[in-house]
Amino acid sequence: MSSPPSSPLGRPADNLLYLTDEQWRQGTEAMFFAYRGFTADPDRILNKISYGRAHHRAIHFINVTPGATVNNLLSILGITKQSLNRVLRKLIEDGLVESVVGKEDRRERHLFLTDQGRDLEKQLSTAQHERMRKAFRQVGPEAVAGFRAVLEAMMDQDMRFLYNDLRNDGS
Amino acid sequence: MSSPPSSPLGRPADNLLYLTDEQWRQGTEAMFFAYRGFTADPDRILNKISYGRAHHRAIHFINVTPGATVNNLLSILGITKQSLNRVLRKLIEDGLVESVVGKEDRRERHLFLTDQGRDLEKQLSTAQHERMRKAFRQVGPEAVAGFRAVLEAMMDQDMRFLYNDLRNDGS
DNA sequence: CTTGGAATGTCAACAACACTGACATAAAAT
DNA sequence: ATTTTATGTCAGTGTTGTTGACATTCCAAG
Repeated sequence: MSSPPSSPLGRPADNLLYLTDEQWRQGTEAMFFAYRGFTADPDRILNKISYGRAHHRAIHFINVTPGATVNNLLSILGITKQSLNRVLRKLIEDGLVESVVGKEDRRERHLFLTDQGRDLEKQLSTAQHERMRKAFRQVGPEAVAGFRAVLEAMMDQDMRFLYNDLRNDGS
Repeated sequence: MSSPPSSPLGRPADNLLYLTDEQWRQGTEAMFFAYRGFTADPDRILNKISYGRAHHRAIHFINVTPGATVNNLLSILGITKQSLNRVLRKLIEDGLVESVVGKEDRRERHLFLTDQGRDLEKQLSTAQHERMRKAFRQVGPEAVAGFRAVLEAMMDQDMRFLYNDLRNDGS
């Protein structure tokens, strides 16, 4: 093992100055394999009902920011309106999402989950959270804090702002 | 839900028993936004040369396990041989990857990066690692350890085995 | 030696999900 | 009155995944 100077006296912080190629690779591959696991459970459910990850993402963010406009959602998802529209149209057709014309600005459409939509959201998030719950319990809260800190630091700045907005005012 | 008992005396480990919906959501969204950031930099390079993420992944794993067979690569990537073959054919055509008939078992093809392939790999990994390097330095080594622990715990078991194999014997 | 099966490659068709470009409509803003 | 914004839609394209079918090569077991 080519572990960097982890002498009894070496302060841990020093190690970051000596990160090896091997350690970058570990991080990279951990992200790759973990993301696969992360999406695997909801994907199985989605597959059965002929939906994809794009539907899941739309449902998720409509759920956490009810009343968001199409433009809001576009910023969050980082895709084109044509891509989103395809997904959104189907969700509305299928009665999972409701599109409400804005009161103040009637060009806007405010998006909400229907009861049926909330049902599916619950199913999907339960499946996804179960894996995370196990992982979190297994590693303990300090590790979880580190996990979140690293992920947050890896986001693009715009996304970090969005992420924090979602956290604070929830809309 | 009022915040869980985070009294001065509350041991952190307790909090895992009281994780709120809000906290699952944070983890989920952190993964989503961070993964986007994680792939953004290499994606920009790949775009210029008309390659995609699939090419990147193939190049990455051929680089870290030189001489791996097609079947080895399939297990790691978790896709069908038809999908991999399309990507692999192009990489071989373009002179980034070399396919060598097995000495012992001549049905097998052992895959290697050419010098040109290694050049591109270096470019891509440098771009990707730069973001990770900044994030790691920003949050400190304890957080990084937590990050890796959570990701590892979130993998499917098969992937965790593969991941550890890549770490130990490198093949 | 023959036969079965494994490792690989290839062809065709298809689906999900992203993209660009172009155009239409309604309504707010100037 | 004109421009801009928010949204929707049509058409075409590209990457990456999928199935299914079939060919080749070659190891290994009967």
